[in-house]
Amino acid sequence: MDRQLTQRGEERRRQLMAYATSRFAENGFHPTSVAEITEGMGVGKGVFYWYFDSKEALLRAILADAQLDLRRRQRAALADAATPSERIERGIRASMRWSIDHADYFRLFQFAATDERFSDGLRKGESVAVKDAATQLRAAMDAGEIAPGDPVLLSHALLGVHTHLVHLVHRGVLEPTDEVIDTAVSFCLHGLLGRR
Amino acid sequence: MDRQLTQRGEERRRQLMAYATSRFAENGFHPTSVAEITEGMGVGKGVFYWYFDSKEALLRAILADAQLDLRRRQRAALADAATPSERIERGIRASMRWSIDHADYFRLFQFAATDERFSDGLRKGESVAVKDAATQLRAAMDAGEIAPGDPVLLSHALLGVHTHLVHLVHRGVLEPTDEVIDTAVSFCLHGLLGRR
DNA sequence: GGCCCACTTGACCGATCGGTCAAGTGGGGC
DNA sequence: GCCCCACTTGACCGATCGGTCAAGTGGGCC
Repeated sequence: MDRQLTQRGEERRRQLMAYATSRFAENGFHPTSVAEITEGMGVGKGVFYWYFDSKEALLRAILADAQLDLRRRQRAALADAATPSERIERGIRASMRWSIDHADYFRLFQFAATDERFSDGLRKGESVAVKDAATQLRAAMDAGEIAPGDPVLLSHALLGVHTHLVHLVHRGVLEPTDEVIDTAVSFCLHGLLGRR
Repeated sequence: MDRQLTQRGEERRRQLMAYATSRFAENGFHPTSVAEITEGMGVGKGVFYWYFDSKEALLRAILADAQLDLRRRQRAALADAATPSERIERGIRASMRWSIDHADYFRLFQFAATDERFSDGLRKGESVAVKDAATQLRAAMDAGEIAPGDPVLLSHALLGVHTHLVHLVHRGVLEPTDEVIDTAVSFCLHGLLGRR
């Protein structure tokens, strides 16, 4: 769907994505109908299909946007870090903060990971982030900052800690304080440190 | 739905749950229709509603069964462990092995966690397991085996590593070898060990 | 052999789904 | 002032959904 959009059109497209994001996050993707989205916005159903090929295409667009935003934040966080292990720590902190700040996007990621129709799209973004992290881990190993091991596997371990703790924050089990992030960072860094 | 079931009835019920488990795991819960299940089994639709109140009730029953099985395995693993940290290690290993062996159940857990209609049921089981783990962590802290910290938060960190790595095994990113489990255990134990 | 009831069948129900489309509407450029 | 085309409307489509139910069927117990 490559349409010539006016400024007003772009705005409408953004509105649709924003509203759909909140509905999908709250109700789930499958249980939320296109009619529910358009009626909730007070527009005709045709508006939806003017901007998106399908409900599936809409979610894909939302996920792509979210991934782009997350990646931006991650890259910015690494900008002025000196050592590899400092980069690792900043990466963890930035990712957790972003995920805590963007509960709706986070929930959509979680859902998308369970559905083959969408998970492939996530994989690419995830694997890029993991490769980046693995590069930092390798550098840290070479510098003797952390114990040797499979960098990719360990990157995923970091991701696992990040994902699960953020999930708890959104469930209200944990308060969204820096203490959670600090604990995660400490746990991860010591986990990487290994025996010495 | 509390029906008087004959042996044949119990068997049919088990068949339904087994077949539905594989369909839900492969296609997703919402996209899999009741008709798809009954037709796939070659039985009339009424059979389904003889044994279950609704599609939702079926998934709930499946999840409850799976949780019971997991918990059994976890408890068995802790039986002959001497120290708290040994119990922690065995708990992690048992959970990971079970999750790797039961890909379908694991996928359903992942989905259920994203849907409010089912996640509440999971919470209870999860919180019991986490409380148990936290108790072990507290004991290990008191025994000076690991660094002090919030036991519940740290239990969840362990759970996060477990979940994410198992997920990768099921995605085919990692081989289901002991190396994955060994790395997870090592990462977690050193993460708990902390500075000293 | 006959009866009971656990079990099975599949047509049927109203609701709702994702998606289409012919008929407008209205704002910006000329 | 008019025209073009981006945008909007909402009735409508066929398909499919979860769930119901009256009518059987057949195995086990007396």
